[in-house]
Amino acid sequence: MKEMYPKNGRVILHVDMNSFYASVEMAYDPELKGKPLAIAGNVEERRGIIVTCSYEARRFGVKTTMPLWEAKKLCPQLIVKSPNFERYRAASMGMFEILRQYTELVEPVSIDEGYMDITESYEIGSPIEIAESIQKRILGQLDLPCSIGIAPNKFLAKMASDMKKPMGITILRKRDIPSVLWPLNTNEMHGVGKKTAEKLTTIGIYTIGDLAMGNEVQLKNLLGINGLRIKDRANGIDSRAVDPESVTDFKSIGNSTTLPRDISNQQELFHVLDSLAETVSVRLKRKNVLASTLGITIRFKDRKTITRSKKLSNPISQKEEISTAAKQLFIKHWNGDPVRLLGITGSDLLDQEEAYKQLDLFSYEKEAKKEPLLKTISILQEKYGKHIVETASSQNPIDPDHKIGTATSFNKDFLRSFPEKHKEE
DNA sequence: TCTGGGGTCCTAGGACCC
DNA sequence: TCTGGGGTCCTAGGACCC
Repeated sequence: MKEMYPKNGRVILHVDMNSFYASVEMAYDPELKGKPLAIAGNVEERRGIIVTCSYEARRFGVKTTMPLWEAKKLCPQLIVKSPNFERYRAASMGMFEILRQYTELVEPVSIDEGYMDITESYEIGSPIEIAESIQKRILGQLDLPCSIGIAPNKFLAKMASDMKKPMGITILRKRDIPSVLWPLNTNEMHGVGKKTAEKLTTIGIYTIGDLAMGNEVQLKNLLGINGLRIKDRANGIDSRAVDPESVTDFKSIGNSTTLPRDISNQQELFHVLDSLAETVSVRLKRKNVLASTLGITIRFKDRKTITRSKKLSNPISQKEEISTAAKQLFIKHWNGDPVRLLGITGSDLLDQEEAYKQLDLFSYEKEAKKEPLLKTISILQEKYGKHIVETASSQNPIDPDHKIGTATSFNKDFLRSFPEKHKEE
């Protein structure tokens, strides 16, 4: 008998892979199964930390973000591996492919977790049958364990998937909230970290139940709109939709690195910026986007971290452009102190195709009418410099038939992206 | 022996404009 | 005499998550 699924409510799943990187390594090399395994960044360096570890390692007290040396002290036989992101990406794609066989409404939130809206999938089976089927397929086909939460919204599904690990399936209904959620401390809530939990204690809120009944004026004063949002969540209220599109619009792309030692030599630091710029450029190009804002991160010896950014007049993605902009920011803001970490981030990303269309042709036309030609050329150079292959003046026209060409000659791809009517002008 | 690297979202102040 | 209020953009920092 098929159950009909609530006419008035949604059914959301949160699928969360268990100790993902470690599990992928074990699937890849079954010899590792049953052994304490940790994936750590910077394995060769002293600054390595644990990124993920197997349940066997956790039994020794090894935890995520723990410095590597400390983990080894707790568990001398710990097997340590460097992360292999290609491997994890491949496993991740396999997992999401499986999820999409149940519904198109799959929203990846990170490499190892995602939400599904199965409200309309009742013909496939009940929510619990669907969850069991997903879990079995991911284990059977990819040899990877996961936990799944089933609930009427994202927040509850997320909290639920966290309750049984590994290989758990947990249903969290609205009516279970007072007995299951409310006794927990606020910092166990997704979205409430150490700082927020500390602030909450100043107004006498310790548990999720306290928060659910918290005074809204106090919460608003203490935490801004986030105060009201977490109160809603504590009451099981969360109307966010599962949005499969959200993966495609990234807001920023960056690369940072902790240096093997603290460095104060500018040449060396510039060299690091060059290689960061290279990575950022490659990633921007791979996603076909241009950055309109470029930022750098500098972390000093004492871990004090500053960010400095600059909105650019021309969106960029070339390594040289990124490197130049980053070095300018660095020179302008670096006080000479030894540097521990450097990062470059491109943000305000524009789709490469869109970017051209969004260039403000209108303003160019207005300027062109009231400004002398030479001025126009300099405006064009400033605005569209990277797309211009040749420039000329009225004394030295390249292409007298083209009004735009009188001033400049654009590269062909750029011209093609103009709307039809502008081409003819 | 001291704490990675990838992100998102929110806040707040100043500049600037109307 | 002495200066409003709203909106947007830009920048910096902080909290949080995986």
